[in-house]
Amino acid sequence: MSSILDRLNDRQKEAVLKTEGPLLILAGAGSGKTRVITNRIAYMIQEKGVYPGQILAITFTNKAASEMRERQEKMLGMALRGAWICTFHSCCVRILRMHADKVGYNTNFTIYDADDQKTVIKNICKKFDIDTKQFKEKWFLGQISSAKDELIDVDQFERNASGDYYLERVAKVYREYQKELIRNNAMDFDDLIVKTVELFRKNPDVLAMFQERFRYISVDEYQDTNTAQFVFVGLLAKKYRNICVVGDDDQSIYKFRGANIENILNFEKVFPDAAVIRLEQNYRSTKTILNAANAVISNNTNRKAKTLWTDAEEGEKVRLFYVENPYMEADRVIAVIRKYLHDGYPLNSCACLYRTNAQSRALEEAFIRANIPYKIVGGVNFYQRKEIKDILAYLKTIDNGSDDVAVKRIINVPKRGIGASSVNLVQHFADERGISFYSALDTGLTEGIFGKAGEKLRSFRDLIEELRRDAEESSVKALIEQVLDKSGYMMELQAEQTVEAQTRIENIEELVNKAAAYDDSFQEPGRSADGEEPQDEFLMVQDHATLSGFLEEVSLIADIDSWDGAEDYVSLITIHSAKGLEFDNVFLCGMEDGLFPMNAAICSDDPGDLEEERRLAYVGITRAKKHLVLTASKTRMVRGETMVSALSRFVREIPPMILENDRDNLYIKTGSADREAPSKSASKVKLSDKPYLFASEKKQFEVKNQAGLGYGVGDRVSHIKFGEGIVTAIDAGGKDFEVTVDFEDFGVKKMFASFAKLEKL
DNA sequence: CCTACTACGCTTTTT
DNA sequence: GCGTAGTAGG
Repeated sequence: MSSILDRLNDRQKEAVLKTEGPLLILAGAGSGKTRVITNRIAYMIQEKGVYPGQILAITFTNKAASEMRERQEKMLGMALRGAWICTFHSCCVRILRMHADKVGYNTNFTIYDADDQKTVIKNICKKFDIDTKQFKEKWFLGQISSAKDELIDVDQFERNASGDYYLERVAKVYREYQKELIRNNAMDFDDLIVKTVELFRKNPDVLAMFQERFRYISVDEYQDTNTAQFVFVGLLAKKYRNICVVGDDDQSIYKFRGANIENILNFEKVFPDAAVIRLEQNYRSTKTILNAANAVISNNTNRKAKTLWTDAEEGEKVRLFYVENPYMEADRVIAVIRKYLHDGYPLNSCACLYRTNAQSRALEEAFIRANIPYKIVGGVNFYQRKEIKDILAYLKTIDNGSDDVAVKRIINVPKRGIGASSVNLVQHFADERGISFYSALDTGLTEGIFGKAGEKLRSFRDLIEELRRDAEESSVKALIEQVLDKSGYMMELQAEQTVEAQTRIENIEELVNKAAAYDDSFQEPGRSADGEEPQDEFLMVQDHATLSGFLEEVSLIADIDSWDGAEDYVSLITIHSAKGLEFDNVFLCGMEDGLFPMNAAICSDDPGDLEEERRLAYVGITRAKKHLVLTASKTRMVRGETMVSALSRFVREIPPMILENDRDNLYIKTGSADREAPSKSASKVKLSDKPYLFASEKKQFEVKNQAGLGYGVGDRVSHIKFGEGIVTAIDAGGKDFEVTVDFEDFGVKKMFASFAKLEKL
């Protein structure tokens, strides 16, 4: 017991010891909340005899969940069998996989992403003759999603809408959308929560079963929960009331997608006997950084009073660079990073945070030029890539023929002569019979009503049926390989012989690796159900690799899940995605009024919008442990036009005493003149084809042996930025080869082989 | 039915 | 300034 409480402060101890009854922990940034949750659970298991199967711990990202499980198991020195440590979404999926039949779904339902949703809405608009230029699909989806966040179902929405022309129209689309999803046996992200709540409300026996099971519940990042999630947790905790929520109202940055800060206040309403514990000692940042954060956030009026303090050293001043253009801004970042590297900091101690993904371009360019390993976290999601979505659509079709969106996506991919008219023919038949697209295809073929188009449709049907037979006995990995082979997808890509096609093939290979990892994960102990206590049997959904299991895992993955702090590169990441992470050296880029805070927030009628931006600034600042550097550019290209902007008000809210304007600081000189925007003659930097990388892609910066380089001294090579040149030397460095190249246009450069990605010509 | 061109719309943030 | 979606022409 002592080991659990030893390294905690009094407040933290109090939180750990309070295992029974409702508990609200207001945990400031860097106050060790993860540590408290982990220790609290360990304490329950070791000292209170709580059985792991009675524990439900909900986190915000998959990454946070697996990290928590890892820490927990390390601390306890054993596998946490039976405990659910997961996100809201994955938790609800697990529940629905057992009981979806009670809310009108088949338990092998698929999960729709934003693209799938848009496709459905688009079809509905077509059906209702709605002009999508006037009413955008996104607008409908936004309305529907907000309604679901608040647990407003179609009927209630309709009642509320009565009299309002626009809302009535949304109601009509909402109704049709839900109908279409049920027809496709699909749920969107919001439905996962909504349908679980519906399940609990309609089936007290099912709810009672889960209440019995999860006697100890904790929720991390509580300030980011929406109403539906709050109700979901509330229902589960109603019986035993052992619920612990941990949050920080100052770090609430997801109001735009329904997060409800009121949940923090409401917690004390729903659980009037709730104990409230404040964690205000910060263990992460220097005094200076904390002062800056406190100064900024104190401008918000709507917050729970709280003052973070620290015993840490004063630290260096916050640096500010306010320069002419984004290229200079990136150069400053690079220069300071070089200094930190020189001082002995590793690459992964540095992170560039920004408000919008678009800002990553100029930074990426500078990192390539500087030959400093970096990784963009987020951006275009791997699973949103065309080729990946195509393959997944095949898998979905094989797994669940009622997913029309998936079937239609691949019915003519690769081209097999089934065009719009054939698809319409089948769809018409499907509507007539009131059956799914694929069954219509199947039935229609048997009845021979498709005429000339029948032949091609038949070969598609036969392909899917053959793959379904394959799916019966092969692993997910093998099945994907069958799909690639039998559909001709891979052959078509290989025939293309372009760089783009090669990148796609690599992405697909990565998906195959992902599938193999999934298959293997059931071979290891800890994930399998063997040895599971009897009471768990009915709760264990997955005890072996299945196609549905894989699809589910893949559909719930977020960008941040691929971030691996142990790998050595500089992280480029949005502030939103960086929440929960910490770095010695943090660069906050694009600190300009109009960009951060965004114009929309500055101009908004709701002052709450600006406050949310300020909380975002607070989150950004508090990611820093040792050094905080702010950069801003006087000009910036926005939608092809050059905008001129003032320094962000958030920067001006930091006391000048702790701010050091480094614009003219000499140590920063890079030796090269400040750059203007690149001229037209300058070769355009070709940005990486795959800025998004899997954590598993360790090969990125690893070169096993010199032969693996593919070139040698004297060879002619090409570099992404510097163009063509001759290799003059290759030296073995610590963990990589240092290659010296004499470029035609840029002269002699030395670079790390694994990062430079030189190609032999 | 497929390919190539044009226009538009997009930039908040993500489970 | 870029990527996608829709249209027109072959």
